[in-house]
Amino acid sequence: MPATTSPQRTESRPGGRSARVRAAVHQAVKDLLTDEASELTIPVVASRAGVHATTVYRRWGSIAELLADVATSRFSGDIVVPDTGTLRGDLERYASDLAKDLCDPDTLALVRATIGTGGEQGAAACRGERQQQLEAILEREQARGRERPTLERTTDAILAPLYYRAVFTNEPLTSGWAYDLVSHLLSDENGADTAPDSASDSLLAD
Amino acid sequence: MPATTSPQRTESRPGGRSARVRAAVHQAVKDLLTDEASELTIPVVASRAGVHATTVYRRWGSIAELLADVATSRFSGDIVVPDTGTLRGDLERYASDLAKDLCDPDTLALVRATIGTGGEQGAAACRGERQQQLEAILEREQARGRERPTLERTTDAILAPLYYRAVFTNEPLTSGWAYDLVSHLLSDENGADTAPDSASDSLLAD
DNA sequence: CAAACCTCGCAGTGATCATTGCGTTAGCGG
DNA sequence: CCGCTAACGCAATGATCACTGCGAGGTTTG
Repeated sequence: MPATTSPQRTESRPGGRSARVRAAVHQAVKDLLTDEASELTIPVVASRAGVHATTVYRRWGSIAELLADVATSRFSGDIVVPDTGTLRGDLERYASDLAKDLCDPDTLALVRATIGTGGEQGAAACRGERQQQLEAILEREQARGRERPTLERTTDAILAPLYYRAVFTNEPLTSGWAYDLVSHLLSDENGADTAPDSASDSLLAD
Repeated sequence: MPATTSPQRTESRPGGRSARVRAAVHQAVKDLLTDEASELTIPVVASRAGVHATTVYRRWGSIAELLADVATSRFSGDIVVPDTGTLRGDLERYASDLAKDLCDPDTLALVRATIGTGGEQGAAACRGERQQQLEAILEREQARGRERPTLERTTDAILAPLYYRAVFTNEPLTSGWAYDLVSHLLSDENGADTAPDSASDSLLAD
């Protein structure tokens, strides 16, 4: 996968002030999401960002689009696809990084709010490029001439538990548990594989 | 889906009118959730239900609590824990029923909205009694004197993919795919188990 | 059957929200 | 350095929302 750091140049004038306003509004949304008691409405966001509400209305139009925008820029180019040389290593690194990312209460609140108000489009924004990143890892393994699980299977075994546990439960996402997910996927695919290196330690959550 | 007239004994007066108002408000929430364009605010819900907004404000207080209430009564006692005699049969039946349930766009919209506005409590309401139902299935297998996967492992292998695919993607939830989830869980636990009966047919989604 | 209590409907009120038109300011190119 | 255009701030307006006493209707209990 080539560098995903392509900047968002969809704006016709990405100059200093526009970018500053954009960043301030994004940060205000993230801040208000953590408060859990704030209303997350456009005037509140604007006031928190030190911007006029009119600007937010004109640039984004609604809370749904604003959340989708924040989620998109939050989940794009955030996790670098690792290249450790082995499929297990790549997946362990990837799952661990994703677990660490989803541990952040700010990120979690953003995901929940975006799903709730953004509907189908918001859900897609929350998925981000996870599917492509996983596919890149799997294709790299295939390029090594080895057997690889399907993308669907990998999604069910890695992505789904991470997202489910983060969004629906309040259990901590530990790196040891993430490693176990990889182990179960690989042992299922290869019949009986090598044991995991070292699991069940180094908590990521508080 | 059985009738939604499950008597809620939590009310101090489950008499005719209160129950009727409650059902009307719940149905209005479900209806408005499918519209995707409606605002889902308390006056709108009340108007849709043919009830005065005051009643909704007094009984529920906020949209979050109302959604949590609807989700709770929607996801309680809805899926009957099957008893087919084998762990595989129980899990296949359970996963298939859950997949069929999550296919409903109304249910899906309810889950998304409840997560978004209800926060941690809303997420718990969406999980419902799924964890206990799964634990019951596993304990029954243990009572048969056989090895059983842990609840955590079963949640990761069955519940998480179902919820993830339903909430975050728009791929269809087929019963064949649900059967495959069970097969992967059991073959992983037992080293090399019997092959699944017949997978990958009988679509549940459109 | 009647009294007591709970629930709902009604009208009114303050607050917040969403939207619009206009003037000003800041970035960008000649 | 100067004009041009886009983006922002400001003020005003109509609409909707959240909330509160008060009275009427229905439900339960003795």
